[in-house]
Amino acid sequence: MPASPNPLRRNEASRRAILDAALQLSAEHGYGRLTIEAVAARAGVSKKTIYRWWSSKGAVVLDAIDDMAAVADYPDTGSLAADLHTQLTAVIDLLTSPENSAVTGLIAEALQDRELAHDLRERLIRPRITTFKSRLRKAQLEGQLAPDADLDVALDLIYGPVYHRLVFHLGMPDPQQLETLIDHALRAFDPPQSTR
Amino acid sequence: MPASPNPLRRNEASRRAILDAALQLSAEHGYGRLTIEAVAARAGVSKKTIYRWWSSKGAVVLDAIDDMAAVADYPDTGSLAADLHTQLTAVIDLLTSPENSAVTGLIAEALQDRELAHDLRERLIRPRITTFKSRLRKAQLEGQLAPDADLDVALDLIYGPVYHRLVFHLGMPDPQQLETLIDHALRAFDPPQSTR
Amino acid sequence: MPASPNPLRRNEASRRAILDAALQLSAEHGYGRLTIEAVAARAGVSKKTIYRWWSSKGAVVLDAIDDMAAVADYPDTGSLAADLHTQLTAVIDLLTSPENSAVTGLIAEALQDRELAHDLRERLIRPRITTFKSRLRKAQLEGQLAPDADLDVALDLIYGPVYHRLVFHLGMPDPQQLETLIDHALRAFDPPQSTR
Amino acid sequence: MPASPNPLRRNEASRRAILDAALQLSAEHGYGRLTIEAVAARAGVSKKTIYRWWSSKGAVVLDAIDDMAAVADYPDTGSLAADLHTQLTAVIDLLTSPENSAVTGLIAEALQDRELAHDLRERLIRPRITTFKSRLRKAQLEGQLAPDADLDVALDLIYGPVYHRLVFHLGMPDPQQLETLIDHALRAFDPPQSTR
DNA sequence: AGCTAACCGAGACGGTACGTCCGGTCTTTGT
DNA sequence: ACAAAGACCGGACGTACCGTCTCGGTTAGCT
Repeated sequence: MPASPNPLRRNEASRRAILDAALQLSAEHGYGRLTIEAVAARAGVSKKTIYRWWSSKGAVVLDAIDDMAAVADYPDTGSLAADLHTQLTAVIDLLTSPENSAVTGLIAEALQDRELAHDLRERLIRPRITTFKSRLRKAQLEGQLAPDADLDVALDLIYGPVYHRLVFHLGMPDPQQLETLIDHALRAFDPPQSTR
Repeated sequence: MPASPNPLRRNEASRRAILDAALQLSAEHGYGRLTIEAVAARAGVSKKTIYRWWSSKGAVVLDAIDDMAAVADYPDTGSLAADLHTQLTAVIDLLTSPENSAVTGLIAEALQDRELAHDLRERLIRPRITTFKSRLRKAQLEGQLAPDADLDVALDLIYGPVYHRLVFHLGMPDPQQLETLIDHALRAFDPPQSTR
Repeated sequence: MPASPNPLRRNEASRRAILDAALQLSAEHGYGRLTIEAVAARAGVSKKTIYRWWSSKGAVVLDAIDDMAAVADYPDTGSLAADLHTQLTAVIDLLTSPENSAVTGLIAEALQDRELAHDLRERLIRPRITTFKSRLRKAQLEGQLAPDADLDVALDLIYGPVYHRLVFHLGMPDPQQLETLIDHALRAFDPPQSTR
Repeated sequence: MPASPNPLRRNEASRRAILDAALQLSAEHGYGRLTIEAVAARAGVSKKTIYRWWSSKGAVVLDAIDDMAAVADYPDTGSLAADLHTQLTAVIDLLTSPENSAVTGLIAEALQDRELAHDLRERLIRPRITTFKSRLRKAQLEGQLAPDADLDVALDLIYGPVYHRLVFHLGMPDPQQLETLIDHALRAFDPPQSTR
């Protein structure tokens, strides 16, 4: 998220050192205790250099995460439920492991910073929503999901629970509970049986 | 979340002034810009007095919100879907209105602070989950929900979407979308029609 | 040169530590390399505490010097010329010794800072001019100086040379030269002999 | 004060632009607020170019002043006292006018920088001392000054007062006071009348 | 006339210190 | 006796300049 200076003259070594330092320090002491000061020191870089290219510590961490975590293809073993289970497990691990406090830290910060929120959504989340929907569309073609299922609703029902639990610290579902959740979420797209 | 001093000798007027100031300032400048310093000044209170009774700005704001928002009974008009719609709309308003930035601020802070997270869950959230489940149980008795429906799953499916959208700034559902969501969530508890 | 806070509540230990640190550091590294940052560190004091009571590093050093160097009586052995020699030698030592770089540093800074210049004049210089003039007045009573001699002119002629040499780094007079200078300066007040 | 690069290939336009910018900015904002950064920007020149040819901001300003103020002949109307008055008035104007803050700034900086002090003395001051002494020697030949008068002492007595007053901000002499000062200074070289 | 070394503009960089803000603790003072 | 008022240490903030360092692009003077 560069601001104004000439990106062509940017020092790639400094950029890498900054992003690496940000992730390391976040893992070591937690996102909350991360400071620009410490990142600069660890990276052997002037604070000015950080402020030249990023507008806040959140922006640095977002870049660092984005840089690290290339968008992976959605798992596809043929079984939609199994693939959702696999992928949700990965997400839960990411949100839960202490060394990835950067991710929840970023989520927390974005809740209070519109600009950061925008970048978080567009750069990290949107692409992953896209691959998720592609996987669902394939499932529709294969008859594992109703052809008229609203994929946005599916997104809400399948991923919503994880973030609801995250936000209120209700504990993440164990594999068994996760299977139950997925099962219910998918059943929501079965044709209605009766009026309610 | 008092710490140690004798609560009997506590000055109620100061307590009220502090909680009021915290909410006012949060509404005026946003939770992120809220400082203990400013609360003390606005409340006409020494910083010491704040630190005597609370451990962090999050704790103050939690108290303030708790104090303000008594646990309301879950709406009950007889129609489960309609009541869910009503209550979810209230939640969305709360999470969305700028003057209630204290709530999302608290959520954000709790993501990074285990102790605050614990208090947030136990004091604000748990009681509301309880009333929600009571309402569902009544619906089961009335036949609006399968008697064997797992109420924890219902909680996840019904409230999850809101927080998923909050966390990634995906936009809150409009009333129409909300109705669709509730409809799908409830359908997840219909008896299965076929093997999947 | 306090700004606004309540001087009654001032911490004397901090004040002393700051002034001592300023003089020490000035002697060690030179006034030019003196920083508020280093003074705070050496004094074990928050930078805020320094800025609370002083407006600039010059103001701190002025206080430190003022605190250290009480106004001494002008030497008085009965011989005006000898006493001037004694006192001028002391001034030259002060302006010359490396460990007193604080004094010339202050002079330099005052050349660029009107407020500091004002304080330097009123607090350090003016009182010493007063004692100097008193000594001259005594010499007048004793017949060592013409009774109608203009004491401001005498001040200029006697002290001027030192500062002229200081400012342009022309080298301070050795004791012999100093005697010659004083002799000439005093002779300027002899009654005129002839028209010029 | 060139350092090492080949002076033959030097860009005269850049040199002029830098010196002009230095004087302009010094006049506009004061020597103290002058920065190499700003000079480079105003002159449309790279900072590197400045550092290539000068060692400090003081060196730049010294060059600028030297460039501007060619050494003028000492005034010579036949009356020594009148000529001294004329020339001292010019010096006082130079040291007093706000737009010439560069001069006092340079003096201030030289008080803290031996190398700059050396250059200031040798390039600006020494030549002017030389012309001053020449004027005095002529006065000696004409019988306006004792033939055995020590010209260094005369320099001290005549110019000293101005710098004493500059350094301690005692106010410059008005024309009347200046005449008195010169009169006394010259009288110091009259033959002694009596033992003192 | 062409080559090449240098100077040049631009400006990113590692640093140092700035002056400010706020967190939490401790002290003084008035009521 | 209690708090209010607020001074205090500490530490991070974001900024300003420092002086150094590439970059390409002129430009000058020697082949």
